[in-house]
Amino acid sequence: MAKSAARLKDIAQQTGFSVNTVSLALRGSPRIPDETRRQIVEMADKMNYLPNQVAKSLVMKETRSIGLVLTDITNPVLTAVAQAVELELSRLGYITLFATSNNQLDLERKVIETFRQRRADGMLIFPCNHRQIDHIRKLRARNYPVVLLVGDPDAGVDAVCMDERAGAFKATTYLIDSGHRRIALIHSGGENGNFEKLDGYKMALAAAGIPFDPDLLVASRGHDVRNGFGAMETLSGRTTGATAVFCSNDSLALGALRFCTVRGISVPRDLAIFGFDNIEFAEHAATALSSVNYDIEAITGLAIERVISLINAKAEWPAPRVTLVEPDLVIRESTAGQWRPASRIG
Amino acid sequence: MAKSAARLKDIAQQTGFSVNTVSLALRGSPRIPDETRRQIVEMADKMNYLPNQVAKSLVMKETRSIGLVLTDITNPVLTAVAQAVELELSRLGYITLFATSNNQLDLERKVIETFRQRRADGMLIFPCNHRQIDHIRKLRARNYPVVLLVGDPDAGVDAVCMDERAGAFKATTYLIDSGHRRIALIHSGGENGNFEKLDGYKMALAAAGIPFDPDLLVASRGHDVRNGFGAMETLSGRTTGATAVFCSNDSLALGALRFCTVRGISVPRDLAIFGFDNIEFAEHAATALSSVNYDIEAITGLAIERVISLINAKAEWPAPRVTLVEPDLVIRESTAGQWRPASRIG
DNA sequence: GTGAAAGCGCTAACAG
DNA sequence: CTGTTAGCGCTTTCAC
Repeated sequence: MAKSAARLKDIAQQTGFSVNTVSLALRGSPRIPDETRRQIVEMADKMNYLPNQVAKSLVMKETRSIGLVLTDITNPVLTAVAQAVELELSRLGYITLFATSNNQLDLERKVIETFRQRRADGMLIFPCNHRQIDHIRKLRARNYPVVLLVGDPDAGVDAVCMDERAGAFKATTYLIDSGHRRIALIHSGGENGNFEKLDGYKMALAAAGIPFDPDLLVASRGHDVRNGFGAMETLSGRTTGATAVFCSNDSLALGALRFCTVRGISVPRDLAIFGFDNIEFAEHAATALSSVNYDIEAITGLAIERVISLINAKAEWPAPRVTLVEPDLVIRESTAGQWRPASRIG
Repeated sequence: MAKSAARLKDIAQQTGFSVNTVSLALRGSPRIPDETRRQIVEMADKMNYLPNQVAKSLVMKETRSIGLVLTDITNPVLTAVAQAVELELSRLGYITLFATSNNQLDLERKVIETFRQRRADGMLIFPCNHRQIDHIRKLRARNYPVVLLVGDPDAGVDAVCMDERAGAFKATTYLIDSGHRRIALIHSGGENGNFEKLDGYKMALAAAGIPFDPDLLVASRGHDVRNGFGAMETLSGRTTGATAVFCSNDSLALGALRFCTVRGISVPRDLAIFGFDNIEFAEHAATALSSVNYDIEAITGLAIERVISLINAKAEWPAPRVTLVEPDLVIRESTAGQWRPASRIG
């Protein structure tokens, strides 16, 4: 720890005032006359005084810190979320505590506990499993301010998130409207109980009277570029007649795109590709990727607003509220044009 | 803040022991007999006791938290660093405090101050300007454990970082050895005084007896894909006869690659492209990108080791030590083969 | 074996 | 206007 930690007491001794007066002066209390304050501030500067937030937190019973629990910060969306959250919270005078659960429920539990020990004033959480959130529900029950960044409307916990079901529905419907009938879905997250995108996909098919074909569904274990490539290999081995593929995130879509490049499949002529999240590289891919836009600013902004309002709520603890932000589609080259039958894949 | 924050005192009252005994029992002191401990632990569980780290930090004079100051977390390398640091620190029982300076010196100063107020036990810092680190040097002078993640050997502050100069030298030399004589450099960071890569590039040219041509240097303001595209536009307007382009990071290289795709310039046939950092998308780009590998695990591992050894150093405060990790090249399609004169660009 | 008392650095209530 | 006192929840002597 640092060497010369000047304390209020030291300033008090040097200036001859009491600790209390020094404290008030430094915090700009109107009760302290200007001349007194001047002396004190001057001495504080000279002694390089920095208030001890730890001591302050102990007495104030607030740390002005908020925990952010991510599943995996290398996911570009989560990275951007982390950035946006940190930026906005620091603007509001909060520090951000980060942790990643690495998609493991027990780790998620552990980091939440760590944050509680450190008395984070509240938490923003991407639960690794959308269905298993009892431990989070319990936090809420103890009046701990917590806001989920994914979640379904009847989770019983506050949440602000993208309406993934609606996004998947929109994207699939767009492909259908473009003339596609055989639309594959490369889906990751199923093993974690995250079925929103799959649901949206099925709903869109149903709405268009297209039967759901399990052969068109590839469940990917991971969600990075490599997995997308692998999923396309799987798919192309199945003779499905797919003319379009909808990927549950952009990294998968980029992997699918790369597969097409390698195999000489022309996108979008032979195969249309639709991504999800609209990460930066989606726009700048070899073939610019159509994607479902994740409005990070909007979502993080609302989530922060909510968690802070919970922190400031005294007695009147409000009922849980789930805010779904409906995403827009971003259409680019990878799905350009109307579909003309000439499938190359499967 | 949470409702029912059970304290040692509460457990003491319920069990009839003193606060002290409870504290010792919960921390597994051998001075407490098993039966006593059993009772206390049981009650603690029942009351859902969670130790208050804030109070503990105040008396222990250590917070078991380490600050990580990044310039910009959306930079994929920094994201990966953040991930690696958080993972390793949590393994060691530390929490990671994040902040981004957004490449602004005054913001950097501010976040460092914030971390000090919060009594972070130490800090890892990517300074936004490699040359202006007086404020950091001052920290060190006050025996504050701080390790830079970039920096030159004579900064007077501990540092663990990639040897960017050596990396740039290697990459440029590789291009020269492949037959290139007109090698452009798309360089970002110059305005922040970060000249290591430029230096390495020049050294390699000099070593091969190739004169440095300022026309081949494009200074990019930003470092994302868009800037790489723009830099290529600039370059192609200059009639330089470049046959290869070395980019100071992979996003720029990806932008350059996209420019080539759009303009029908074949990579590597018409133009070789070399990136820097070896981010995930470099490998999976339309044309897989050659790059200078940033060994994140190694660098963050050593940096953490160093900062923790500084934290644990009592009286014998060691002299600053700078560790340069020499990077390897990763050669992929974008620089494949020997150069055959047929420039298309400029 | 266990408890009482002091103190970490700060804020807040209350005197004067 | 300023100082005194108490206390935040914990650890650490030091008695008993």
